[in-house]
This record gives sequence, structure tokens and C-alpha cells, in this order.
Amino acid sequence: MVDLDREEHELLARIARQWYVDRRTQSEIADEFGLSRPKVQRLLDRARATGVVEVHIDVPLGLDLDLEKRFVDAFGLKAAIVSPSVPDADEQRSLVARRAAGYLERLLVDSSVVAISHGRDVGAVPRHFRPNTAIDCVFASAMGGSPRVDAPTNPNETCRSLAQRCDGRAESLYAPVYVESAEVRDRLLEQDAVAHALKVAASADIALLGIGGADDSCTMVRSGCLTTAEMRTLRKQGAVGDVLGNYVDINGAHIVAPHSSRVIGLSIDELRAIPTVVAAVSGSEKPRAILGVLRAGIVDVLILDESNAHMVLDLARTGGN
Amino acid sequence: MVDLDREEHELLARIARQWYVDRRTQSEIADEFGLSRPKVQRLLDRARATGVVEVHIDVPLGLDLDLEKRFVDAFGLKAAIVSPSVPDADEQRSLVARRAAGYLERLLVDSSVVAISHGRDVGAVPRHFRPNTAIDCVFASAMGGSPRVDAPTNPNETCRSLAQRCDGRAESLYAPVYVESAEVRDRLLEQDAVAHALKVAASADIALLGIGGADDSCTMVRSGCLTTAEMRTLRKQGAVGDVLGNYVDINGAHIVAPHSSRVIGLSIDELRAIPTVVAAVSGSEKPRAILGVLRAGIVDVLILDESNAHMVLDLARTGGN
DNA sequence: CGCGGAGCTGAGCATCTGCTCACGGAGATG
DNA sequence: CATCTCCGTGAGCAGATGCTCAGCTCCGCG
Repeated sequence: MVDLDREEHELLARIARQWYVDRRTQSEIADEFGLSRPKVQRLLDRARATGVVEVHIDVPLGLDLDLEKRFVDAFGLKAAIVSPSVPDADEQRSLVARRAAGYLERLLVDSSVVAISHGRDVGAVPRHFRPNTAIDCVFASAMGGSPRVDAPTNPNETCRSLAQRCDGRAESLYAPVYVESAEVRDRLLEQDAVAHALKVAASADIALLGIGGADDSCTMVRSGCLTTAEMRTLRKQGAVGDVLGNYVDINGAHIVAPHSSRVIGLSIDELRAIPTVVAAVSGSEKPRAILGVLRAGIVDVLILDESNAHMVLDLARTGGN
Repeated sequence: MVDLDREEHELLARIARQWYVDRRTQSEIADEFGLSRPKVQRLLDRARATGVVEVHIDVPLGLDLDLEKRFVDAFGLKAAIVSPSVPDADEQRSLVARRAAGYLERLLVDSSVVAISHGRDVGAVPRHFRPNTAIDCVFASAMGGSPRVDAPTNPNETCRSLAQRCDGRAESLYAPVYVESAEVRDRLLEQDAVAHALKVAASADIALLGIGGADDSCTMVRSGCLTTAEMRTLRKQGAVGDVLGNYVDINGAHIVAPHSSRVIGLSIDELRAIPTVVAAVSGSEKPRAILGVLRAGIVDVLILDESNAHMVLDLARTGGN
């Protein structure tokens, strides 16, 4: 705090009191103190700057708004939401999903279109999604499904649950995430049903995405979309994680792999064109994946747990290699 | 504090943080959170009401803004300024006078007319009066002088000193406070010089007054304006103090005494017509005088020491009898 | 003593804010 | 089941606010 002489300190305190506590207008205060209104404003600014006025916000336990702010600033986000960390992975996922659901509830309006990815984190969102009025919106799968994993992880199923809870509509994409060859993909994309679903997803106002890791236990491998060998190759190329099957390295660069042309889903550029891309992510294996995806500049709103948040910032600070 | 559920508390904290700390506009916040702007405003109100937001003002040691507020509210003042209390009477007078001077400095503009009373408290003001620019204003004696007391106590002298310090003008009143008879007074008031000076004083924008006591050691008695016998009579009539030689009782009623018609100075009604009447007062014998004068509804701005302040409020609370 | 820059000032304006009001939906009541 | 009342909502507006800018004084330097 800059040093103030007694007289000025008294004046600042008096004026601050009248403005902040007694809620008088600056003009009233100016008249009473024989000052011009702009002068009162400058004194109020000064009172803040010198710490004569301090605003204290009682933040609920476990909520670290500074941490969120650091994310917003570091990665140019619209918002970051950090949930408290808990040891249990499922509970952790719930906490993150709950916040994602709350965020969606506030954001959605009639005629909103929401693109949805697969993944366990996103799949947990519908359970917490309880808008208090019906919303005439559309949830569209932004990528293909993986027949070999639990239903709630598939984008179609997530879309359906979300739509049901707000009386909206689901736009399903009946296709796998990865197909055998670029040729098969192109053939599929010619199908009206597939093309239409992807077109809807690409035109979304909002995307709700998970962030996948690049380890052998990630959803992509567990679901059989990619083999452990393919995953190993990806890692050799520097892959740290993916969104919608598009892998990136720790610096956010897109990794072009043999299977890149076999992906069915929105591309990174299509994602960038969506105004609000929300990523919800939990899991202790994710920090590098999160950092890579953030650096790719895809995400506008990040929802994650505190432990990941700290680790991502640490990684970013140390260069992340 | 009203109980909030976790979710609402988080929202309030987030929004409050963005508004109070990050200084974003309500519209921006509304957009980010998917709310209407008025809703954000209501949430901010709620955040204050529930104590999620607390504004703390660092008040200089010894300054009690609550105490001042209580005065303002209790007596319908424009402002009250309480100086710290010190044991030494002269130092105490300085502290009060300093604040009176500061107040005047802010209030005065070119063409201001200030009516001045006699008294030691008012007489101490010029020593602290240091406007940082010249002001083309007029200081006019609002009452006659008392030849037998020190110069600095006389209104003419106080006017002169004040005028000198801001390069303004002094309008002297060459007459005693009390004369022998109503007849002499009327004769004096016919004098152009006297009439003019009082007319200027009556047209003042601001009055700076002391408050006199009703004890035998008060200025009026010490200066020989009133005898101890007259003072005794006044006290029997309930007098507790005076402004400009007009005595009031503890309830603020004007006391009509034999000598009331021998006063040379502004009447209580003339004072009430002055937009801003500032009273500066110190001295341990003054609480009842202050209360009486306050209740007379003459004063707009009161400047006093903390000890008097507490005693006046106590007196007022207990009925003051 | 004259000149130039730094810092402060209040007028003026575009924007933001607080408030009022009419509306609509939820829950209570007949 | 109809109707009533109450609460919460966002449109709209008057007034308050924050900011820019030209003019000013004060200070330092030539």
C-alpha cells in the first residue's frame, strides 16, 4: 500500500464509506465534500488502489477462483471451472460432471445446438443435468460411437439422455469412430444420415467434449478403436491426448497419423469454428492431455478438478516436456 | 447470513469476484453465465445481503465513521466530523479546528460568503486554514465583538485571518455583542456600516459557528458580555448554551431573556436560512450545549471531539435532562 | 525570465447500472 | 378444476458511472 498522509486517508475512508456502505451516489458525495464528481471517482479508485477499500468475497470451501482465473489468463479461455479434488475417481467424475451440467443449464436456450463427444466424463453429465424448464434444443453426436464400450460412454446415448432431461432433441450419428480405411470413411460420409448428423454437429453453438489420454488404458484403446500398437506409435509421434479422435502433442500441434484419415467426427478446425467449446475432464492420467489440447486452442471453457488444474499449470510453467 | 446451498454460494462468489475484483460489466457476466443482466444485478445484491461480499474499509486509527453516521442520522445533519479526543484542551481545540479548516477548504468557492461567530474554537480555525489556491470569497462577522477578550476570539479578527489566508475579503462588524438596551441596539442597526455587515452575514452561503456553554467560565461571561448574575438567570430559565448570543434550552427551544433584545448578531431564524451552518466545538463542558443547539435545528454540519460526541449521544438517548 | 513537460482538473459523452413495471408460471385455495 | 395470489423474470428507461480530452497550473530547465 502506498503511504497516505493522515488527512488523505481520512478523506478516502469517508468517501469510500459513503459509496460502498451507505450507497450514496458520487454526485451526492461530491456535493457534500465540495468536490467535482470525477474527483470523487478518482478518490474511490485511489481508495481501491491503495487498499483503503478491500472487497472480501466469501468463497465456498474448496473453490479456488484464483486458480480458475490463472487458467483463463494463461490459455485465453472464456471460463475455467475447478471442482474440488477427491480421491475416488468416480466421485471425482461426478463432481466435474455436475459442474459441466450446471454450466450447460445456464448456457442453453431454445434452438441451441450442442455437439457431444464420447467419453466417461461427458457421459456422466446427463445424470446431473436438470434444467428447471424445458429447452427446445438439439444434442448432436460430434463423433462416431464405439460398440464395444458401455452405452453411457457413447455420444449417441449421452445425447439421448441430455435431450430427454430438457425435453430437447437428439441427433444421432450412426457410425463408428474409426473405420478401416479412408475410403470407407469417405463412403460413409456420403450417406445422408451420417453427413446430416455431422453437419448439424459442425453448426453447433456449443460443444461439450471430453479429453482423452494417450495411454493404453484410455477409452480409445479400451473400446477397441485403436490397438495398443497404434497407440504406441501415436505416443512415439508425441501424442499426449485427443479430442474427438484428433490427437495432439504437448505443444498443441495436431498429429497426423495413418489413422487420421479414418476418423469419423468433427475435425479440429470444425471445432475451432464452434463458438463455445466446453471441455470436461477428470482423471489423474490427464494433465499432459489437457495441456496439449489447451495449447491447440480448441477449448473455450475448461471444467476440471483441482489436482489436474495444479498439475497442468505446473507442466505449463516448466515447459511441459 | 442467510443459508445458501453450495451451488448458489459458488455462483454468487464467482459473479461477485468478476464484478468486484475483475471489474467486468454486468452484461459481460450475464453473457458468460447465460443470465439476464438484471438477474446478475439481483445476484450481486444477494451476494451483499447474504454477506458473501464484504467491503472492508481501512479507517485511520481514531476515526469512528459509525459514530459520525449516528450523529447524522440522529439529528438530520448533512455531515458530522469527529476528531480523536486528547486530554489537553488546547490540543483538542486544534484537532477540531484543523478539521473545520479542512472542511471549509473543500466547501469554499469563488463568491462564497461565510458568516463567522466569535469563540475560541472558531478562532483556532484560521491557523489550520490553508487552501491551495486563492479563493475570492467573503468572511463576514455574524455577531458583534467583545473588546475585553483576546483578539483571536473576536469574529472580526477571525474573519481577517481567514480572508488573508485565501486572499479573500473580510467584512467586519464594528459593534459589541450585547449593548445596554434594545434602544441602543436599534440605533446601531440603523448605522449603514452595521446594517450592511449584518446583511452580508445574513446572506451567507455558509456559517462557521462556535457553540457557547452556559457556565460561569464561558466566553460570554469571561468577556464581560454577560454578568454571572445574568448567566445564573439564564440557567434558571433552562439555558444550556448559545450560538451567536442566542441561548437555547436542552430541548432546543430559544430562551427569551431580558437581554435577548440587546444582542447584535444574526438571529436563530436568520441562521436557519443559511444553507450550510457548520458548528465547530470542543471542550468538556459542552455536551449539553451541543445537544440543545442540535435540537434547535440550526446546525447542518457538526465538528466535535469524540468524547463530546459520545456524551451528546448518551444525553440524547437518556432524554437529556 | 521564458519555455516545455508532467500531472491534475472538470466538461461532455457513451455506456453501465438500478429500478419500475407488466407479464407469466407455480402453488394455494375455493 | 378454475381462479387467485405470489414470486421471479426480463424489457425499458432515467439516472449514475467511467472515460476521454482539452485546458490548466505547477515545476524544472535552459
